[in-house]
Amino acid sequence: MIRPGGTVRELLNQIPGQNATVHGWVKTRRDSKGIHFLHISDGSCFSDLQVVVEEGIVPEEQMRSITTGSSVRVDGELVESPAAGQKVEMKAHSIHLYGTADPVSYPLQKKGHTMEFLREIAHLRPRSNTFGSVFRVRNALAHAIHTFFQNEGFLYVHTPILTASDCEGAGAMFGVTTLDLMNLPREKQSGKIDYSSDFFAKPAFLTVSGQLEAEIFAMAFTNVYTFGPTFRAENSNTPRHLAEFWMIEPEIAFADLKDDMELAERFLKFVINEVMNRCEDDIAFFDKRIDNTVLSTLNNVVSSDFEHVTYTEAVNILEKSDKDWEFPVKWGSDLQSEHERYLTEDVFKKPVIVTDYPKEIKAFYMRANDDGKTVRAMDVLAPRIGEIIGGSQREERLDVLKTRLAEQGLEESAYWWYLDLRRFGTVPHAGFGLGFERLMLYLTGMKNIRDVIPFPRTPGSADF
RNA sequence: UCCUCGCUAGCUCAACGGCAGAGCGUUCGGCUGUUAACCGAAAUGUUGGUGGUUCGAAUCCACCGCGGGGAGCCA
Repeated sequence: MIRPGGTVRELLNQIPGQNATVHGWVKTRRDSKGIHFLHISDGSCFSDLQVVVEEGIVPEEQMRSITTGSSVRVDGELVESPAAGQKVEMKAHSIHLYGTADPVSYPLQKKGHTMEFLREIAHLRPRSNTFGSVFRVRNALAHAIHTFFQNEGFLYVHTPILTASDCEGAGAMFGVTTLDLMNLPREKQSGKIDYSSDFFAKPAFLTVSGQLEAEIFAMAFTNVYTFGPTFRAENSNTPRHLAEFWMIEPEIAFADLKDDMELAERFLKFVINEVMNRCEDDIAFFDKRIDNTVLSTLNNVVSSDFEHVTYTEAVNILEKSDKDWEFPVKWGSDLQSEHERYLTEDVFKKPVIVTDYPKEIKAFYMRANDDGKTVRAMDVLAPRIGEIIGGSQREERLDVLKTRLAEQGLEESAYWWYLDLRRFGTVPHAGFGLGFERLMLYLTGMKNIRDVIPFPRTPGSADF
């Protein structure tokens, strides 16, 4: 394996004049009279290491088979580069060719490719500049998220991925079964599927949210967070939806919506700042080649205070605007994409937190306000991608929660343990959910969520 | 799921009822301590699939498949 010190990132920071070895894949190759230039990438950083191969070092026949995509080990000397473009380069003493990459059939040649094409070769796209940067940022962002919560004393809780409770209520779920689909057992009288012989002896699903279980842990460990895969079986075909995605869900006890909003803002600023510091080259690349508003947007988020408006205020703003809405603005209906984007992109030009939505359009567990009409919900809206965070203060009062369940036609018995939390030592608490890939879109300027996750799963598509 | 646009060389696109084209990539040659190099030449096609209209279909029509954008659902 390549041990610390041997990566391209570290070699590029070495003082010239010493021998070194580099392992990696050839990204480009250029030939001059009596000299070859190889750019070697091992994924450790945005920059490649330029290897200079003088004539006679390697047999010309072997040199010809060292093409874009081939894998090599180069032993040589790190030297100061006489040309512009890099400070340090490697003068090759010998090259070992691990594997060739036939230039006629290797699809990832040195040219511009569309994201759609690269998505079709998801097994090779990590070697491209763009996806190298995407997945380094993804790694740094995941780490920053843990760093933030660990620094703040939050407990990382692993909520279940398989769940037999269909009460999560956040959308269509994938069923999980070991029953023979060609020969399903049926109940004699009703003809319904008999789940008693299924693995869990009842219908089971992939989780759509860890929130309810996170609340259990918040009622013991005070501040907790989840960070794991989430599944939605919705037939959503948009650049913002995946069937499998990663979600971050903090849950904080002894806290209200104000604390929740403050946490969300501090969280976003911290992780953006971390990634900007750690992946400076990658972010610079996104700003230059993918979306030239990335840097200014991120700087704007880190340095500005988020705007706060209530749902009612937002509706007033929208009603007063002279925009022609495709969907009418009306108190009581949910804000449409066009409304959210107008608020965050045109009116405030920075992230906006909208709070206190009508209770009819929000989930049963959100805390009821005294006005009897609204609940303590919050959505964080960000320019370009819309809703990035959805959260709320949770209803901690047993009687009110029971009423809300009934209003929404939900069965109390299915929520017995959730209600128990309100029976035994209930406290005000709050939390939010954040789509990891949505945040990735924000950080990278990438346009399609399928291009910020290694292997996207969407309706009709689960390749690789 | 709905609306809309698209599917032609490895990739990105042109040709819009009458001989299948270009750029990039690739290959070969030239030039050059090169940097998304440059100059010259060459190879590469069942025009997404199945039917239909027509003397003749990449082009028009129908259905299917796949992809982009917008909407809904949502994170």
